[in-house]
Amino acid sequence: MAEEPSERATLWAVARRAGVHAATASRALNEATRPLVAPDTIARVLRAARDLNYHPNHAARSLRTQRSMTIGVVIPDITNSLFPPIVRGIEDFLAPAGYVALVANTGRDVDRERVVMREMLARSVEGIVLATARRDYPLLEEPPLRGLPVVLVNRVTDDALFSSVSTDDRLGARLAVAHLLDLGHRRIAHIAGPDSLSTGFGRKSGYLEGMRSAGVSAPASLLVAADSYAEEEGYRCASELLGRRSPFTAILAANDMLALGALRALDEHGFRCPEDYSLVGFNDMPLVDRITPPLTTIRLPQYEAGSEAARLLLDRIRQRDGPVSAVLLAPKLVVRRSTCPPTPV
Amino acid sequence: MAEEPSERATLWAVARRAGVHAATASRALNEATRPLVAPDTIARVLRAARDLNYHPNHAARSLRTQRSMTIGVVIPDITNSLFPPIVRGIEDFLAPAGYVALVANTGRDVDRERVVMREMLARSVEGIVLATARRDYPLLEEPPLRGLPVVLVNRVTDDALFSSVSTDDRLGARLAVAHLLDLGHRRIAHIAGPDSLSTGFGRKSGYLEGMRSAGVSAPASLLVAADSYAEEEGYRCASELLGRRSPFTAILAANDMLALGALRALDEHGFRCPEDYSLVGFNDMPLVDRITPPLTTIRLPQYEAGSEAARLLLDRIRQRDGPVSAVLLAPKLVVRRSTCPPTPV
DNA sequence: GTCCAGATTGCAAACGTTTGTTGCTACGAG
DNA sequence: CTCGTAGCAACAAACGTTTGCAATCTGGAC
Repeated sequence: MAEEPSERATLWAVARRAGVHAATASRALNEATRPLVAPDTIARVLRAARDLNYHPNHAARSLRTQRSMTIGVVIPDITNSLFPPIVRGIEDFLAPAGYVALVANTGRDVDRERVVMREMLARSVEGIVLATARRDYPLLEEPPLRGLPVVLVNRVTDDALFSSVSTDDRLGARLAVAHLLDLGHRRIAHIAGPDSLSTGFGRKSGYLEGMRSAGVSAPASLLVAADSYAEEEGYRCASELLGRRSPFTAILAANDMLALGALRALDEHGFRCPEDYSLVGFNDMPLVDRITPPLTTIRLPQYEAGSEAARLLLDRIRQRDGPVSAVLLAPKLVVRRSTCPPTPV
Repeated sequence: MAEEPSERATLWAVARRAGVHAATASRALNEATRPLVAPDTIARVLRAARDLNYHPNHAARSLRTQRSMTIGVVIPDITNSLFPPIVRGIEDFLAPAGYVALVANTGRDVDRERVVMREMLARSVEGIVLATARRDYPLLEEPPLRGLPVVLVNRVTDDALFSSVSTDDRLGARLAVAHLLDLGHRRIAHIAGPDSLSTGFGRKSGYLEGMRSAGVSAPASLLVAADSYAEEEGYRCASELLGRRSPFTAILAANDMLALGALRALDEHGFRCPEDYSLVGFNDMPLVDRITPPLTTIRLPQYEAGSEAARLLLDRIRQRDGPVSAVLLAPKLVVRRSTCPPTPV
C-alpha cells in the first residue's frame, strides 16, 4: 500500500500501467486523437492516469508541439486601477481555453517594453496583448515580433496594422461635452491627455467635434495639454487654465487622475466644484464616486475590453491569416455631482 | 545579403556558425559553464548568437533542466487595490533573477484555488506565493503541494508551517486604538473582519489588547463582525452598531472598504464624521485621502511585502531545506481628518 | 481460399537544450 | 624522451511528449 507518487508520473508510467505503448496513451489522453483508439483501451489509460495522478509535462509538450499555451500581456502599470479589470477580462477568457497569461509592467519606458517582449518571445508566447501602444509605434514592426499575433487594447496605433479593442474615445468626449452643453455651459475647457496616445488624441478630437458641431467655439485658450495622466499634471494644467485670462465654467479632463488634480487646483484657488466650475473625468475609477464632489465621468467597459481582446487574440492564433479587426466599445456617461448648470453671472 | 532569420535560430545554428559543437556553444552561452571554454571560442559563439539573434528555447531548457523559472501567484482578486502593489513587488524582485510569475485570481472559492494550483503544478512552477490563506487552511497540506516551496503573503495560517510575509496586524490595530485614545475617545467600537482570516483576527486582537492595556473596557456591544471585507458589510455593521443601545464615539474598521461602508451608514443616519463619530480604516487604499472626510487609516507596506515574499520564495527554491521564517512588517498610522477629539456631551 | 479495407497499436524520430564522459592536443616535469 | 596533466572541445544520452508511418489483426466480399 506504500503509495509513493512523490515523483511526477510520466506518460510512460501511465502507458505501462495500462499495458499499452506511450504513443497510444498519448492518443487516448488527447481529445483530438482519442477517436483513434479503442474504447476499452481509452478507459484503461484514463484510469491509469487518474490512479497515478498524471499531469502532462508542459515543457515537453511545448517542445514537441511548438505551442506554449501562453500569451503575453504588456501593460504600463498594474497599480493603475485602469488595468486590473482589463487583465481579469483577459485571464478569465483565456483560462477556459487552457491558456495562461504572462503579465509584465513596463512603466512608460519603451526600452523596457522591448526587453519584456524579448523575454516573452523567449518563452514562446503565442501572442501578445498590448496596452502600451502609442499612436506612432514602430516597435511593433521590428523583426522580433514578425508574424506574432498581437492585439492592442485600450490604446491603439494610427495605422490599423493590428487588431485592437478600445473604447470610442471621441464618442465618450462628445457625450461629456453634450452633457455640459445641456446643462448650459458654453465656455468649456479641456485638459487633454498626451497627443502621442490614442486616448489623449481621441478624446481631444471628440471634445473639439462636440463643441464645433454644437456651434460653440473651442479656442486654443480653453485647451491645455497634459504631459501624462498624472494627478500632478491635472493640477498644473488646471492652474494654468485659471491663470489665463480666458473665462470658462467647466472642465473636461481626459481622465480621472487629471480631474482629481484639477479638483485640487480649484480647491486651492478657493473655487468650488461644481458651483464655480463643473468638472468631468474619464474612466470612472474606483472611489471617484466617493470623493467630494462625486465625480461625473465617462465609464469604460474595461473588463469587456480585456475579454474581447483575448477573444480576438485567440482567433488570430487559431487562424493566422484572419482579418484585422478594430473593435470599438461604447463608453457611458455617469452623471454625479461634479457637474451642474453654470451659475448666472 | 538575403537575411532570413524568420525561423528562430537554434543552438545548433549558432554552433555551426561559430564552427563548434552545440555543447560547446551551450557552455559558452551560460554564465556558469563559461569558464570551461576558451576565450576566443566564447567570443565566436557570442558573436554568432548575436548575429542570429539567438534566444534559447525555454521549453527545451525546462525539459532538460527540470526548472521552469516560473513561480505561481495566487490572489483573491487583482481588482482589489490591495493586491496590485503586492504583485508588482513580487514581479519586480523576480524579474532580475530571471523568474516570471503566473498570476491567478481565485475569488473566495477554495475549489477554484485547488484547480488553479493544479494548473500551476502542471506548468511546473518552482514555487507559489499565496495570498489566499485562511487561518485554518488544510489545502496546503494536500499531496499535490508536497514539497513545493510556498510563501504566504498578507494573510497567514495559524500554524507556521510555511514561510510568510505579513503586516503586524495587531500592532496596526493598537496604533489605531492608541491614536483614538490619545484624542480622548473611550467608547471605541470595532468592525471586525472575518475571524477566519489572520488579518481579521489579528486586528481584532490588537484592538482588544489596545483597549485592555489602556484599562478601557471593550464590551461585546462595541464589537461587530463583518462576514467579508465588502463595503456593503461595513454599511451593515455600522448600522447595527448605531442601532444598539451602547453609545460610542469612534469606530475602528478592519479595513478601508468596511470603513467606507460605515461612512455611508453614518451619513445616511444623519451623523457627521468626524464630529459625531471618528473613523479609522486599514490599508490606505488609493483615493481614501480624497474622500470626505479624508480617511485616517493604517498604511501597509504592500510593495515591500510582495518583494519580501518573492525573496523568501527564491531563497527556499535555491535551498529547499532552509528555515521557515515569518516576516512581520511594520504598519504605519496615517492621520487624516476622519478622526478628531470626541465632542463633549 | 484470397484479398482488401479498416481499425488499432507499436515503432521511432523528432522538438532544442544541458551535461557526464571521452578524446585530443600540447606542455611541463621528471 | 616519456609520461602525466591541464585545457579544451566533441560525442551522445537524456528530458517527456507527439505524430507520421509501418505493422498487425480482424472480418467480410469475392
